[in-house]
Amino acid sequence: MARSRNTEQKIFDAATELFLEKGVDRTSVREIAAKAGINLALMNYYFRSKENLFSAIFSSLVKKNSEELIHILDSDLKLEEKIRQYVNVYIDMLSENPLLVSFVMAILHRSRERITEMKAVSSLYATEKFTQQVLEEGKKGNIRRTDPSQLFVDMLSLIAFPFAIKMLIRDKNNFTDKEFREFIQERKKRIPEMLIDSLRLKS
Amino acid sequence: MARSRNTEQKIFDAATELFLEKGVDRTSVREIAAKAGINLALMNYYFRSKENLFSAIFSSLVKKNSEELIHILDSDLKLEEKIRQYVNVYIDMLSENPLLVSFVMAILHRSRERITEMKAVSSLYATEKFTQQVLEEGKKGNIRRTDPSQLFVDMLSLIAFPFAIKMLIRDKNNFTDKEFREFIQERKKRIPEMLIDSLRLKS
DNA sequence: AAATTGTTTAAAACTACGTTTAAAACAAAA
DNA sequence: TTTTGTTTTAAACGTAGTTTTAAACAATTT
Repeated sequence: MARSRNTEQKIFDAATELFLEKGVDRTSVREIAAKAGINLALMNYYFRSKENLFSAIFSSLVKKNSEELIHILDSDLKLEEKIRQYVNVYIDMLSENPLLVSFVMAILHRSRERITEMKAVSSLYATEKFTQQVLEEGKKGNIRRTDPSQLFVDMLSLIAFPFAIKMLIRDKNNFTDKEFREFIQERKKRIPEMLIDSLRLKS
Repeated sequence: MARSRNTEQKIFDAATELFLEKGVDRTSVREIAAKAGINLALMNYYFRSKENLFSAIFSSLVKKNSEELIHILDSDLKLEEKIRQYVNVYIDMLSENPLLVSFVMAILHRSRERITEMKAVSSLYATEKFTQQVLEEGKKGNIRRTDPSQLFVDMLSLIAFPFAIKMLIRDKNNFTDKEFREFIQERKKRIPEMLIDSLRLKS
């Protein structure tokens, strides 16, 4: 008899929501079981431990949310357009799941020393193709010579960080949720402009 | 008889180190007591609870590290020079305590809903003087008209985020600790250039 | 010197959590 | 009907955060 995908999924979904909302360490397995409407022992039947369940969820979240981004970085678009698309898609994705950034960053801190082991994390960073493209356009003189790492870190920072300090921004500007979303939407124009400006050749 | 400041400080220091290193929720009070070389009950004698101790540490850290920054924002420097100084001082500060960003962001997530209550957090954001200055320079036509909030978020993001993803950057570029520090130092030039560029009037 | 006051220790208790186990009940498939 | 996979109930284990109690200790005050 096939094991009920339904139950495993219910645990997975309940845990995902709680982990994002409260953080892994502030979520108890009893809480997950309650939210999933299942028995505590079933947690151990499907996932051997909380840490196991967390790993599965983390990998799944990162994979689900990075595939499209990697695809853009690896595409044949010219650099300017690539940056525009990347920023747009990334911001849309984070807008739909605003807790993702905090979650991932908490994990980066939690697992600081064993990051190399976490394969999923790898896909959060620039691809080889992107790096090469920036170097080549620099050599050709199409853009200013730029360290691809610096450029990519700039881009990531400008996209992701505001979500991590969402509450600070909301609070200080007295933003409603809607106003915060508009603030973020504004950045879809602003960020590519800044980045592309920084790449332009100066007279 | 005055209570021994020494013991209270030992608890405070041990807890600070552990909280930054492992995160609040992964640090036990028994661990803190052990590291401080004191009895478990003394934790309760000086700070009523772990959460209390954490609050004290958080406030102290934020206050200690934000005073100089606020002073710069509130100074009478012209905007360009103000940005340069802010970026420089901030990066130097975070370089000396690279775990600060992760720590503060973990707290921002942990205390998402009760952020308004945390007075310390307030000082992490732009001041009224800075906001006014950006608006006025825009009106005068000295710089492009700019949303001060967006500008400040850009600045914060470019400064702080790289520290939060330090391990990712190190790993992906095969940086040693020294090389990462150089990577960050490079940003002291790069970030003000970008920001000031984005403020320049276009022909 | 004795009493007072503030500090520290040792020991234990309470509740909650992550984990694991045991035994039984249940349901679909062979 | 037996087998196999799923689910429940119940309990146990060690550890954690917290709190309490009682005693010991040290400096100050009387």
